[in-house]
Amino acid sequence: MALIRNTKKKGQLLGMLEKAILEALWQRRAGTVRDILQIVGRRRDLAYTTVMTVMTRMTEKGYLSREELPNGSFIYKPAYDRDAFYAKTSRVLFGEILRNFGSVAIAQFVDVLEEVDPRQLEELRQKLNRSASTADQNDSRPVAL
Amino acid sequence: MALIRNTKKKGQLLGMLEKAILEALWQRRAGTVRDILQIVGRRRDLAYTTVMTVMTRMTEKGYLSREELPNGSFIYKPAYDRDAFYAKTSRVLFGEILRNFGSVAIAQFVDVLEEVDPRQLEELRQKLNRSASTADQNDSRPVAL
DNA sequence: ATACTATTACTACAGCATGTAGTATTGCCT
DNA sequence: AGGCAATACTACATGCTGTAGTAATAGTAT
Repeated sequence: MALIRNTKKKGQLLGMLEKAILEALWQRRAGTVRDILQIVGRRRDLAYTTVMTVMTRMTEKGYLSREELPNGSFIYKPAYDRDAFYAKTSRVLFGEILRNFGSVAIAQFVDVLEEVDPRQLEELRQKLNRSASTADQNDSRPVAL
Repeated sequence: MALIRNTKKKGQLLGMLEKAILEALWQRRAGTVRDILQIVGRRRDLAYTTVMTVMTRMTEKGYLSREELPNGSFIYKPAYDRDAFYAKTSRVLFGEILRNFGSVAIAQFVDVLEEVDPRQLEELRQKLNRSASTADQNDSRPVAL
């Protein structure tokens, strides 16, 4: 089954290698190309320049930042910490889904969550009830379509 | 900000033209290439063969089905109705998000929903409470698709 | 200082998806 | 039979990611 693509903005999707690099950087907080190659290339045969190319691109795309060392090489860092990235990405995706698929999507969310991690259901329930107590003036909702 | 791509399976994303074609077919329930061209090509200058090519590809990819008419041309239909498609797509996406981003994602969901369509919060709350009260009965109706 | 080594910058290409469309073929309808 | 319409096939541009070679450069060890 297919997802609807967000064709407007380019470079919206992270590939697997890019993702692996990000994860490695989050794990180490920072690292040189060689550091990352050591992690990412552990079970794969990757050329140094491959990792370097991708890291350079990711820097251009804004996922990484880098700092030049006295010796002319670079230390890379993730531009966002893991949670910020996850949160932002989730928001974007949820927004897409909800805007595109509306209530049909909402109906699925609970099911999927139940499948993936049932314990989180309770947490979600609590979060919802918390937000209910502060925003219950919405109770006068107009007739739904 | 970027999304994590699901590189495993190919052909996972629908382009804008593909999406427009699907929407047109849902709107009409069925149609020939020409029918769809008339809708999709209304504000764009599209060649007949462009639409045909894409519709053929979508058939191969399983998004559309088609039936040969006595005169040798084809009638296309969406392989899934809109709700089923939306539901399935939502499930896949939610699954991806939850598996990749875990609780960070869940924390965002309510916020986004509140932004996008606050009225749906109540619906979600109810669904959650329903699933709480019936959790032990394991009422797992198969989902369409 | 010089040769070695590590690092970067630049370039390139394959693979894949999507958008786009031309050409050739086929087959009905008049 | 001739023409119109639809399909099949082929092709190409663009964009993204993965992959890596080569050239340039600068630090390091002797």
